[in-house]
Amino acid sequence: MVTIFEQKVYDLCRLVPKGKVTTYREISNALRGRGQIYRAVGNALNKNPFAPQVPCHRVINSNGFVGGFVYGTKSKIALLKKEGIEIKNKKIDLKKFLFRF
DNA sequence: ACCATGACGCACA
DNA sequence: ATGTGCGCCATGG
Repeated sequence: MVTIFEQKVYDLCRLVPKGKVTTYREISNALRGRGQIYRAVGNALNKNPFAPQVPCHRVINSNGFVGGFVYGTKSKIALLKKEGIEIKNKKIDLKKFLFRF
């Protein structure tokens, strides 16, 4: 089941350009303008009915850690690296690759 | 309608 | 700076 909320989340994920990443915090912030729904955001992505279709791998934690991934954190990191994102010790430089809406 | 869970974030010690 | 605990929203059973 795809709720409006999830749809919004997926849409935002799609907006993230290649080579950039976003955080749950940013998404939640861009979504409602507040920031307290990152839990729900993570949930929506976790369900991810569009798996590889939606570039949900570009969504990371606000602290810069990749976080989790259905196909495994490794795959997520690999994908991000493919996009030209530098990853250090499972972490990403938000300062450089963080995309803001 | 209620309880429990989750790919998180932040405050506090 | 590091570690622990609590809280938030939405969804599923």
